[in-house]
Amino acid sequence: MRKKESKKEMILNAATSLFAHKEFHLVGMDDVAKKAKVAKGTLYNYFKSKEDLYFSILKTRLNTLVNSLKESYNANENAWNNLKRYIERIHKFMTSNPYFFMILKKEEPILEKKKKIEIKSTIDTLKETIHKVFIKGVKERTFRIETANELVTDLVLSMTDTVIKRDLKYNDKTKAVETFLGFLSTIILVN
Amino acid sequence: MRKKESKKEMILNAATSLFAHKEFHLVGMDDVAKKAKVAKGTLYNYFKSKEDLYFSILKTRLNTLVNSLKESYNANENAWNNLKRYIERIHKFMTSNPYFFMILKKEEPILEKKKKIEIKSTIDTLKETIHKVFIKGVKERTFRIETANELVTDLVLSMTDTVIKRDLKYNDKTKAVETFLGFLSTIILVN
Amino acid sequence: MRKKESKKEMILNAATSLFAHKEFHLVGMDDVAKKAKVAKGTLYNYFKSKEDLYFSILKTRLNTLVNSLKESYNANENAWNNLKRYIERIHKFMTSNPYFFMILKKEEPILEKKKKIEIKSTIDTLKETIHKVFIKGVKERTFRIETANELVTDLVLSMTDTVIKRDLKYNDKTKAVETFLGFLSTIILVN
Amino acid sequence: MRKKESKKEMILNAATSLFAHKEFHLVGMDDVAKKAKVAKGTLYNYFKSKEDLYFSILKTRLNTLVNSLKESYNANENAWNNLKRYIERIHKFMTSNPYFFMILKKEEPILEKKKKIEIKSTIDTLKETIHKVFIKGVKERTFRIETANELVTDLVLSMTDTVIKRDLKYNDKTKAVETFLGFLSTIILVN
DNA sequence: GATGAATGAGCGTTCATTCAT
DNA sequence: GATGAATGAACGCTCATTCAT
Repeated sequence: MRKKESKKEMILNAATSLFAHKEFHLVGMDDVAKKAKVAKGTLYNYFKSKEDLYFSILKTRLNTLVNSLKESYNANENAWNNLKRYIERIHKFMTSNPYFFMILKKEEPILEKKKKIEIKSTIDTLKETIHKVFIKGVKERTFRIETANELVTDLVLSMTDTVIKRDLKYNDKTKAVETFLGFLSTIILVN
Repeated sequence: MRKKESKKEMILNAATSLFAHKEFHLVGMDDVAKKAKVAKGTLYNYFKSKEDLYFSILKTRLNTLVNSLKESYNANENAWNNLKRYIERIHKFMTSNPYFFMILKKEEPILEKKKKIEIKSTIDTLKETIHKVFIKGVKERTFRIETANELVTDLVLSMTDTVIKRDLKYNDKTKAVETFLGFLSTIILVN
Repeated sequence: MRKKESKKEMILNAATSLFAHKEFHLVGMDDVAKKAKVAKGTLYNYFKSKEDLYFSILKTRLNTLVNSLKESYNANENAWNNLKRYIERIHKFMTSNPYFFMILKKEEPILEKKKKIEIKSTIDTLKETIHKVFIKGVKERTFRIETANELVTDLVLSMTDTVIKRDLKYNDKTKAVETFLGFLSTIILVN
Repeated sequence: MRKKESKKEMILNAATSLFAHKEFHLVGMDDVAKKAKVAKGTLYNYFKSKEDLYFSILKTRLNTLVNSLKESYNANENAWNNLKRYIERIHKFMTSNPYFFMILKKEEPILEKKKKIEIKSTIDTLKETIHKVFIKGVKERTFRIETANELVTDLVLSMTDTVIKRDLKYNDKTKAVETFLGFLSTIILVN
């Protein structure tokens, strides 16, 4: 049944792969239509603007990530192992979507306010999911007490992002994340 | 005498403020000319392209930052105080140039290769400057030994960036940086 | 049914008439669009650049001319009558396309090398077509033997061009060509 | 005394050499100023526009040519030798000014009407000068009677032009003009 | 007279969006 | 729903001309 992909899915898949490798402004609707094997006008039957298309992808991808994290949670494991798995998944996600986190830091009017709020709420869920593991770790007395702070969640996300960018720059796909996890453990875990 | 700003400075100031708030593609040369109170053609007397203008700003601003850090260095102080002052200055710089660090993470060909290399070398100087303080701290035996690692320099920069973005989002100009410095001290300093 | 001209034809007709009266640099794409009653963007759906538009016209028109000559050839007639008819057609063509022969003499890089080669090959066909009549005339022993020379073909073309320019200058549409044909007969035919 | 060239002469010399190798639209006033080692504004002290500069050169150069022809005239020689020398000089002139004759055929509004009339009068002098040699040749009974016609003068000029263009195209600086003179003698001279 | 920084109308081209079929 | 030809505002950039010094 996977054969019969809906037009909408074809567009989303095409656009996702394009936006993943190029900036918003460098992806043309022509490119999307071509890659999706669909007429340009068809794009506008499903998405009311380029921005809307972009936004939908962002939302979809982030939800996928959040679900992937939630799904990987294991109550019987210790917090550090959970966190490690989270970071690995986030790392993998960021590697194939290097532009998605960038947009979130912007004050740019690329996205309408209403849409931004939707995205923001998904991000909040993402952060809460991570945050809970920190809480769990502190309760376990394996994480430092200062880490049960939203700021730390943000910092972990941005550090992960930095690690990805280094990976991409140096074509060093594996070492940095391990080094990072090592460093992270000295930061987070009680000695 | 500050009244008599050179045309080039007027353009740089106008463009800096525009690029600081909007992406490269969303800033038009018309906007720059208008803001600089200069004819469009004049822009091209000083900068050979939009990219060149952007690049010049990036370079100038980064040099300013690097010089500011170097100038604030005090050999008689301990490493942590030096680092704190660095971070404060970087924080201040990032606050008024929120987009400048973003571009550096992109793989996008907005900048020509040669220009990118120039920028990269300035960034490298910036990182070395910070890195030296970590070395100093490790020598002093006040910084953890693991911190004498380039990755840590990168992480500190990106964490600082994240803190700025939070500040901007929550209009909470002072607390985050203090909290951050507190957290940073638990990460970096030997207990 | 001539009412329903295709967009491409509308553009070609508009551009032809503009390029026929003004130099390449003095014809704007705005002018073409306006005259063709088409949006400027539409021009670029059919021609990838101004140069391409210009080139297409040149090619099309020259092919029309060459076909017109070939079609007018009559193996049963003597060479001089064939040549006269050729010159009349060339004359007519040049009258309505006074700028097209000018471009061919330029060394200017208005046209890309590859495109120039295409045009040149059409011109070569044109010259060969004329040249053959000279060969035929020499075989018939009605043309002087020296005329079976490529240079003469060129000279005849340029003389025809000169005649057109005089016609246009003096608004004397018929006499010059007749006088010219008379003179040409004394040049070409054996006495 | 040749050392102290006037500013005006410097400009004229620079512009002449530039217009000789490139089309009107492809020569910039910047280029002229640079080549003349003069500030751009200075150009406008001597010539009220780019067109005026171009026009002045055209006039000057044509006068030089006409004077050169007149000066080379020798009443004691036969017409054919005079004509040959004329053509050699015209050929040489055209070779170093390949664009100057092109402009004369145009209906282009590059030149104002008044200016065009001035140029035209110089051209008329040029043609008369040549025409007189044809008259002389006919009187001598060495030239065909039909050649004492203004059209023939025009044709000779355009043929010469064609020969230059071939020379330039094939880098065959000497043969074409000799072949041409040979052919011309069969056209013009009584058998 | 000489300068060259400043000008701004105009250029060729792009591309998100529309709409008749 | 699906199409893709048509649109036109907007873009980065050029260059003949002006004018304060």
